[in-house]
Order: sequence, then C-alpha cells, then structure tokens
Amino acid sequence: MPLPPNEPPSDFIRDIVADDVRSGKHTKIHTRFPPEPNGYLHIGHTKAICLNFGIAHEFGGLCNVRMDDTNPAKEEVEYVNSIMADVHWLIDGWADKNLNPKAALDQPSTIPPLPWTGYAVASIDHQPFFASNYFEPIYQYAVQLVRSGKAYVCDMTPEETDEYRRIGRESPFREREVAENLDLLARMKAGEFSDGARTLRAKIDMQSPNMWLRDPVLYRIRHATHHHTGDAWCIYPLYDFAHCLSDYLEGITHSLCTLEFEVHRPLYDWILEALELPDSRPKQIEFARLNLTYTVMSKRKLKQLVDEGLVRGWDDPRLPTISGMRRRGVTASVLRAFSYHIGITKYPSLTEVDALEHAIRAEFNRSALRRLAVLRPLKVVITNYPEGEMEELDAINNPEDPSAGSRKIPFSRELFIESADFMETPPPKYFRLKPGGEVRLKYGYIIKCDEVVKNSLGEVIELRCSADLKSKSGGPNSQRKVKGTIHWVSAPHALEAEVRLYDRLFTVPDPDAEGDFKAFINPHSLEVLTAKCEPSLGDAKPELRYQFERLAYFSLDPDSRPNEVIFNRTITLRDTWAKEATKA
RNA sequence: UGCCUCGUGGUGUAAUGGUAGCACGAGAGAUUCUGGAUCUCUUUGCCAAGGUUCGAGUCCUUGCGAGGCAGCCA
Repeated sequence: MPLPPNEPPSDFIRDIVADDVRSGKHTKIHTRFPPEPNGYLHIGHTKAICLNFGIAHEFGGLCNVRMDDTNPAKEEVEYVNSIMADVHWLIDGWADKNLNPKAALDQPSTIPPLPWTGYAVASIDHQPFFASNYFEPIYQYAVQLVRSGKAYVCDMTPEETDEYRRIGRESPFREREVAENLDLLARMKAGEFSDGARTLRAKIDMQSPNMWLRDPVLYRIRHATHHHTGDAWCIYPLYDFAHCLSDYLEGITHSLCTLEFEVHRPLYDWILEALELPDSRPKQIEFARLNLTYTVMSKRKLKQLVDEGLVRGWDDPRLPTISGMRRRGVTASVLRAFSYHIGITKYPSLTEVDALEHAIRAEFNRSALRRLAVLRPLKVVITNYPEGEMEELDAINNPEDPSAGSRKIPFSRELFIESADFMETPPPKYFRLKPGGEVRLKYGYIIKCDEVVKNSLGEVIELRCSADLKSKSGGPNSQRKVKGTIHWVSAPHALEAEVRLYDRLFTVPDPDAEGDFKAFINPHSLEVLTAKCEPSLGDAKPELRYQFERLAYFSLDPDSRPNEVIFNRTITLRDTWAKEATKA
C-alpha cells in the first residue's frame, strides 16, 4: 500500500477550506472534533479525527476536542477519559501540535494513564473543551433571542409539540409577550418547573418544508446531575442550539459533521444569523460516516454487545472501537493510513474490511519482527540427530528491514511443527511434509518423513524424520531445493504462550441491514490456544509487533505477566493456499 | 408522504468542460529458505433519457435508484 502520504489528501472539504484561505476569508483555520461522551470511540471516529486534525495540520491551524455534553442523562466521565486517551493515542506524533492548548484553561486534568499502554495523558495541555462550559453564555444568547422576539417559552407537552410540528400548526404560546417569556425562561432556569413542563423554542416557520425550522426546541428542563457541571443547571440546551454557538465561541471556521446533520444546517445558520454575532461565523460541512463490512458501528449496538457480555468489554479486540483495535495490536499509524485511503465524500458507502486489513499487513510487513511459533503442535523426532545435543541457528529478524538484525534460535532432536504442515494423504500441490516427503525446516535442515506414529485412535501423534545434515542453511548443501519450507520450535526449549485468535465478529457483511444483528455474531470469533514459541518471545515488548512466520501478526496482550505471555492475533498473513485448498 | 443529499468497475475513490486514472479485491504468471513479501500482466465502470456545447462523468431538465431527517438524543 502506498505509504502514508507525503502529499496531503484531497477532497471536497479540503477544497472548500483551501478556497476560504485563498480568498482571505480566513487567515487561521480552526476545526473541532466534538464527540458526545456517551460511549467509546470507534474507527468511524478515527475518520472524523483524522479529517479535523488533518486539516488543522495541513493548513497550520488548530483543532479542539470538545465534549458535546448537553444531555446529562447519557454522559459519563468514564467516557470523557476514554475519548481523550484514544484521541491522544491516535494523533500523537502526527497532529498533536494542532490540538488546541487553550483548553488547559478549563480545569486541571483528571485523566488517568492508559493501563494497557502505560501512555499517560495527564498533561494540562491536553484538556478537552466542554460544551457544558458554555452553558452560561449559551443561556445569555437564549435570553437575547427572547428579547428580540425570536424565541418563546412553550407550555405544550412533548406529544403536542411533536403533533403540532408534524401538521405545521403554531403553538398557542407562540405570541407570548417578551416580558412573560423572559420571566418564564428565568423561572425555568431557577428550577420552578418540572421536567418537560416547558421548553424554549425558536420562532421560525411552522410551515417550513424543513422540519427543523418548525419552531425547534432550544432548551428543555432536566433536573439531573451533569457529569461536568453537577447540579448547576436544570435546563439544558439541545444540540442544535449548543453546537453552533460552541463552534462560534471557540472561533471554529469549519464545522465538519456527518450527513444526518445536513437538514439541520439551515437551523445552524439561522441561530447564528438571528443573534447577529459580530465575529466571523463557522460553516457547517457534512460528509459521509464510515461503514465497514462484518462489523457494527453504532454506539448503541456496541454498547449492547458490551452490556450483554457478548464481548469482554469496550476494548475487546473484536470490536471496531479504537481501544479494541489498539488492544488487538493495530497501530495508530495504520488507522491514519486507512483513514487517508478511504477518502471523504457525501456518498454513504460501505467500505470492505479488506481495506483495513490491507493497511495493517502493509505496515506490519515492513515493521514486524519475525519469530517462529507453532500454534497446533505436532511432535517431530530427528532420528539421526544426536540426543542431548543443541545448536543455535541464525535467524533473520525482518527480511524487509536489514537493520533489524538477526537472532539465534535453538535446534535439537525433538521439535514441534504445525500439525497442518503434515498430511498423510495430501491433495495435489501440497508441498509441505508427507510420508516419504522432504521439507526444509526454516533456518535449519531439510528433513524427510520416514515414519508416522499414531495412537490407538489412529491419530497422528509423532513423526520420525531424518535430516540431511549437510543441508543446513548456509552449509555446503544448503542450495538443494525442496518445495516447502516450514516453521518449527525446539521442543525442550519451547516457551508456552496463550494465543488469542480473533476473527470477524459477524458472519455477514452488513449486519446492520439484517433484522437482528446479534443473530449473525460469529460463534468462532475467538479461539484460545496454547502455542509453542521460540524462547526469544519471552522478552516480547508491548510496543512491538511480531510476525509468527507463515501464520499471522501478533502483539502482547496487557493481560500478560512476566512468566505468563499472552499474544493477540491482530491479523493473519494472506493465505493463498487456503484458497487453493478450498477449491479442491 | 414532505424536505435535504448522493449516484464513476465487486469495493473505496480521482477527474474542477478536453485521452475515465489510482487503491483494495479477484484472476494469471515470475520469483522466493515465510504458499508471506516483491514484480509483471489481466479483468470489470461514468444510473437512464433528453438538452446546452466543437466537445459532457462534469452544466441544465426529467425520470429511476439509494441514504438521511421528521426526539424536549447527538
């Protein structure tokens, strides 16, 4: 895959931004990433993060992370912390210079380090902004709208409000006097009324073909404790009112959001216009959210999987959450490269997960250290190799990167090979080990299978082989060709490790399109094995990626302990033999 | 139903009125001490019909299809 781009990406949004710079409309570009802290970030958010921080980065501007926290019922501090950890992890070393440091003024950091990476995000420079920090100015703007006759307090029930908007009928409270509206709004704020008893509504146009212009609700009453403002407020602005004003207050120039907010844009513009704000106003631009095959992306569904125990938590490596993918071993640079390659459009597409998998393999092929490990061991005895003898063979750490050097791996009379690398009656074109057949042990000798040992059930439990002792890699006869080369581990030296093999969480490409997405959960999405590994894997580092040769890429799981190594399989190697075997 | 938006190979995208490219996937071959990687090559596309123009994927009209919105969620 194309390496991460030297040249910046190009898309319709960047075109607009570039035009605004060229025309002199803006001298400083300012974007924002505004998650609601009601769940963990997922790979769809990485698209938005890379877009917003990417633009700030390319145009020498800033990007604010802002918690869009106007609904106290759904939001929690845990989510604020996870979001910030994920954002930092994703942009660190790439666009972290564009993270707006002014947010430090908000309050001291309470964000804990990430246990699974040791990565701390406690710097005071790394505070998020909060929409809830603007509750006071937003309220003042509401008062201003009331004063100018552009908003009113409405006493209708939620059901009535819905019905009236649907049929385009005006509220009986629409023509309330300014003074009364002011009084009522103040009393709403003071807590005199119960939840839902009254709302503040914009006075726009009940006949508008755009529903969001039919006197939308600006404030609702909620006697609830807010994760950030506590009990300071009992009225909360809705998204439409809070978002455009938060953008304005932060000096955002380009407010990028997903397609479903398209119909809200006239309201976004109406509010800023109605307030006759003095400074330049932000522009909302919509783009299509990311959809990926074989997974689900909605926070609601992810939360359901977590809450119902169908996965092990928000950071389960099978989930498309940022924390899940990180735990699985996917790196931030892979996610950024992927975001770059999927592009930005207004077409609601469904991206094949192959594109993500390709991005992972492309990076890991370049960077991962090669190691030998056997997932499903079959014992092999080299009958002509002396008992008790051991030698160390040279093994290359990464053929794609000579600077990665080499290491020694022990060889002895008793080995393990992958059980799939032996077949008693193989199909055509199978060039691994078979009775009477030869194969090379990677970095070692060419061996020949002389005898197959079975148990009482007729299962193969051991192979007795003879080695061509002159055929050792680098030795006199090392040029001799055999069709197959397989990986192996010396039995007495093998390190046992738990390996967690992950597969797609769903069995269908578009679980969202089916009725009940949970009916399509892949029952084999997790398989746990005990692998036999070369000894050097005892020193595996959490920040490194490993290719178990001929198998897959792995990384250390945070559950690992000094003498208890656990590996997560991030992604298998491409396997064209599997395809071939399926054909037969 | 109303309103908004979007339709380029199987998938994701490029083109800014001037030769429809790229990537992923798929297929074939070469090479290989990883059936990986690498290198060749191949395949498949402008939703449809009109119009404007010397020239239309691009502009206009109509039709068709898809997605979004119609919470006191964001």
